[in-house]
Amino acid sequence: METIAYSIGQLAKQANCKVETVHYYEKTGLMPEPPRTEGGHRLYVLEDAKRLKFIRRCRELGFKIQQIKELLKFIDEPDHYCGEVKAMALQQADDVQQKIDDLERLKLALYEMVAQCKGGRYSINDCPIVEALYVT
Amino acid sequence: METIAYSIGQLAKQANCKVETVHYYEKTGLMPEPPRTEGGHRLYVLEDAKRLKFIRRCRELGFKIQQIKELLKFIDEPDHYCGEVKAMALQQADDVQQKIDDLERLKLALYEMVAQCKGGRYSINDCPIVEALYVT
DNA sequence: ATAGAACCTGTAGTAACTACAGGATCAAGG
DNA sequence: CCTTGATCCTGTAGTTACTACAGGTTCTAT
Repeated sequence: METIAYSIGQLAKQANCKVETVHYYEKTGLMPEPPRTEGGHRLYVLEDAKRLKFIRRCRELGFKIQQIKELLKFIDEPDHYCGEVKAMALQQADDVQQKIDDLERLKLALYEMVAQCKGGRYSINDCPIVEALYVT
Repeated sequence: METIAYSIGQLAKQANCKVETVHYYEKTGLMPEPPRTEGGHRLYVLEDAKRLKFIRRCRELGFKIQQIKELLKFIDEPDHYCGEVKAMALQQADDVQQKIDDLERLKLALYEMVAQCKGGRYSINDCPIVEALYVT
């Protein structure tokens, strides 16, 4: 039975990213160096498409390249366990929660400033927002 | 009456940033090119300290350098009005809200995956997290 | 006078791509 | 078979907002 080959463009389209991104993932070791055609074009297989999509999904979930490398190591090497993956996902979730908390505080500060401000054609000198930030 | 002069180091310390950051702000036009000593060291005044702190506070609030440039224009030029500042702050608050919403979705996805996962010493092949992400 | 802190300029590195430039190869239609 | 346009190749530079040197000069305090 034959294995179906994909061009880098097809791979990228499937994973919803640019060809250059795949190049980049290859350079940084996330994606393998695939075999080439006579002319030097990269030839991928279905497994590579899976891998690229995995990388992209993880990126969407906010994982950094380094973390994804670790996750891929779990997948590539057989001697790892589910618990390790779970721990990383939990850590990631906590990081996200932290970011949310920070942004909530930020939002509050902004809305408070906005609420203080009458807006309109008052001079900048009387603007409470400027006053709140532009001080000694 | 004499004007008190500050070194770049004193300025940076006041604004809780690095000397190099002030250099960077000068290069990018956020901070002015101040007069120098005979030997070439920068000499700042209180107004500059205010400006630097303003920039840093805005950065903490998530404003981008470009946005801060616009805000500083409001301060530097007299023919602007409070309403413009308010509008930018509101826009910023909305952007923050958007980011929060995105992160909340992200968090949910992560926690859902984690909840599915028994963890522990089960093989990676049965890990629901990997299964959720590493698919065709 | 001198030691050591602080300052100077300029370059390169960070993260995760994106955007070319300039050229080669591939697939489809005539 | 040949051509044309799409796709691909490598390599370099740009993006954001800094940070980290290197190698040298100046300032400040004793």
